Amino acid sequence: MEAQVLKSTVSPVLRPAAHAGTFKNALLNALDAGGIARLQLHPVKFELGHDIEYPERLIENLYFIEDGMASMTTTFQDGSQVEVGMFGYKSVIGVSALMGTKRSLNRVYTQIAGSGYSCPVETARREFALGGSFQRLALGYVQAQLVQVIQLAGCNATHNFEQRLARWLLICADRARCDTFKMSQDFLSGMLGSTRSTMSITAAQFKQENLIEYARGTIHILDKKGLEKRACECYCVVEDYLDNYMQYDGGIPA
Amino acid sequence: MEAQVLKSTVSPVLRPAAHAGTFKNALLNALDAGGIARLQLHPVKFELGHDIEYPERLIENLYFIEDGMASMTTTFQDGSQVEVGMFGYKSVIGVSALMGTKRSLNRVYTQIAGSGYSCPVETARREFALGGSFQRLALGYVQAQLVQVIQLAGCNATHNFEQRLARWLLICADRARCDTFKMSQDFLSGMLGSTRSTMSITAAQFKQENLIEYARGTIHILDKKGLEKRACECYCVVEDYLDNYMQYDGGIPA
DNA sequence: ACGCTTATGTAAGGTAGCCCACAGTATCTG
DNA sequence: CAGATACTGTGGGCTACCTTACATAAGCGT
Repeated sequence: MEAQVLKSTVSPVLRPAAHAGTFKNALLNALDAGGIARLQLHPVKFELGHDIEYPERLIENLYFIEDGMASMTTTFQDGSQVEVGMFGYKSVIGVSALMGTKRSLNRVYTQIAGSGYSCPVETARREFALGGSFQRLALGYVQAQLVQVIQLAGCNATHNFEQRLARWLLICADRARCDTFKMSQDFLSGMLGSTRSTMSITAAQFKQENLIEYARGTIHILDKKGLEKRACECYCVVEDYLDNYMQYDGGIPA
Repeated sequence: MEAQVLKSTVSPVLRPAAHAGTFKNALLNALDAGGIARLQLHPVKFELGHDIEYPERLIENLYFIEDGMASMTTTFQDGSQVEVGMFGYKSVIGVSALMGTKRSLNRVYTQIAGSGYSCPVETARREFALGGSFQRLALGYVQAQLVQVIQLAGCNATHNFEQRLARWLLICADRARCDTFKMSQDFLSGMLGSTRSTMSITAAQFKQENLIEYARGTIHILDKKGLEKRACECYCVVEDYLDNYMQYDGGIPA
């Protein structure tokens, strides 16, 4: 079965390749077989740089990432963009459509190419309305997204560039289950709301301490433990929540 | 009918004073009479400084503010707190309990004393499960909260202290429908992730331009239009969304 | 009235990070 | 292979902001 490439306009209805319990996406994996069947999942590829959501554009599908990573950004009036969220195999993109929003407010686009599944918004709405495990999982993920952005808002107000860069690298590696990614310093500094010259200096420090290595648009993480020491606590807070929120019947540990 | 003071432990079941369509709280006001009746609303007073939610503590009630303002903060390991959200008469506090979370992750506490209604979590969960207008309103508000925090995360990464202070003052005035509030410079600078000395200088500038006046822990806004010019766009983005999200069947304008 | 606490003004010194500019080099393109 | 483009290093000047410290004054309790 061919995976649908996101950029194509044709979208024949295909059955998902995997069955309940065999998905790489954590949410799909936690869903029962009936829910999987009803969602009409559809394999997709996420190509580097592709816009999954775009401001003002209708949200037509939910996306479940299996491999790769996507960023959500806010665009300011002067055109600058700052990252406000990261999606990976523990995420579902487009849940705001389930909260009554029709058009996206932020840009979401592929940072690390990969693949996953799509699901038509209307199908997802119907499944959500059933009030079963899909609703529970979707709401749990919304809460997880909220926790992440809240922590990020505090982090951006408080922590310095070095801490935030280390945090970003670690979260990116976790989301994409991958220690190497194509990403120029220029680009990444912008995501963090900073500048290339600041980035260059900090990256050089990390490189000199063998925490990372990089060359012409490719970053490779060498020492996660070392980076954790340089990162702010926000990394642990976010990752701990994401790792655990599904294990406790949708709540955090008692 | 006596309003229940939040700090009391006794909470006799009382009927709300107002009926559907007569509430000052925007969400309650949008709810149908049946929903209002089923929610078992209970008048409460919010006393200055009172903790409405606290990290790790069970969320027992949802709160609908009618007057006053509450802040949500993140607490870092070093004990410092930064504001990550503001609640007022267009808000409901505790929706994360509807998303499957049992215990609060952040502190939410009264910044400007006021009053409102409480609703037991289990009652709210039952009403939510009905899938009617309460569910629609609650989900819409979750989305609104997400929009706000997302904007804040970007704002904190990009905009300078002066812009953010002006934004904060304007949003506070909107949330509380009130241009005067008790709040020391020291305290407010901390909320914004900055320091008192920075705050003192910026506040003096605003004062000199007759945008605000203040004395010993009381701030008074004199010129909103003037402050808007000093604030970043984040103020408008957030307020526009809050003002409009309920008018379009839960979605943003088509 | 007296001291205590709290709120604010102010100032010096230090630093992180911004802006700008230029240089070197790797990759890509025709 | 020549030129164009993209990625990174580096340096200088500048500013916002932090840290610390001290001074003043208003409110508060006794």
